[in-house]
Amino acid sequence: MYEKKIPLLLECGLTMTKEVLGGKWKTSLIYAISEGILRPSDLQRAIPGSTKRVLSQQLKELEEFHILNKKIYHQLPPKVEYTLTELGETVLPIIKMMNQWGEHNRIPLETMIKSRSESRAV
Amino acid sequence: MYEKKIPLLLECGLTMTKEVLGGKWKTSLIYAISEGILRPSDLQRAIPGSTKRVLSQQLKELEEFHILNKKIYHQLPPKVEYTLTELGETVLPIIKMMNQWGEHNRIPLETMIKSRSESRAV
DNA sequence: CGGCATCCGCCAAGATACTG
DNA sequence: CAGTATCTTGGCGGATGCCG
Repeated sequence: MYEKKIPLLLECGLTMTKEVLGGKWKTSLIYAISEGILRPSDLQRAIPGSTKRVLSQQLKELEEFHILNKKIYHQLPPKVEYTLTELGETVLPIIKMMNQWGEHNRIPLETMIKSRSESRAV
Repeated sequence: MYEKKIPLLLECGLTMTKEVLGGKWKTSLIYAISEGILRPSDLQRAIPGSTKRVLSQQLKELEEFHILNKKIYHQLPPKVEYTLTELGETVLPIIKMMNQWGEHNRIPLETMIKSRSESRAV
């Protein structure tokens, strides 16, 4: 057994996870769906600042990653519901942790983010 | 107390965390530093595909968020070491989870990512 | 309502080169 | 070795409109 001097190649797992959760609203979508908001239109309402197109697109991507199931009700008006797959359930802990961490450090973080954007504004 | 009908406003925590871990290499940087790779040049070697400029910039941002401490040795050639702050230690669990999740699901994910990029190539 | 096509602006990140 | 300035680029996401 050699001692790894530098390589580490930590990339693998981290990079793939970021690939899956990378989009702007992906984590919010997963979280919202886990909370029972299943329909695209409701999701858009629940995620202020998001647009239909991007949400739709990211839902599609999450479906391709088998994070989400898509159930189509063939009726008029059409109705669609997304639910977490088993794989999707396994990412939830990560997202909840991210949310908790953000909540928990809200005050200091807000201040830092604010001062950063101000200094950039100059 | 009103029942929230739709809002949820889950944004807060999640959004801030993504703000902090958002850059392309931020999570890798934090992870590598937690593993004892502290110097910029070593970090760049440890993270294949990264460039000096972006790494440097993201280290700076993480420092501004008080995720990292920067220690400068005034000598020639110059030497700099980054270490995790207490706040930085608290994000580590998230990153480790992301890494583990990615590792654990490597096989299926790789296949999906591959097929996705192929279909896009058309 | 849900999905997709199109067009476009912007910004994060690549490439390169220079200072201390 | 570490950091920054400059220029360029690619692709993500915003806006809008149409169709089933």
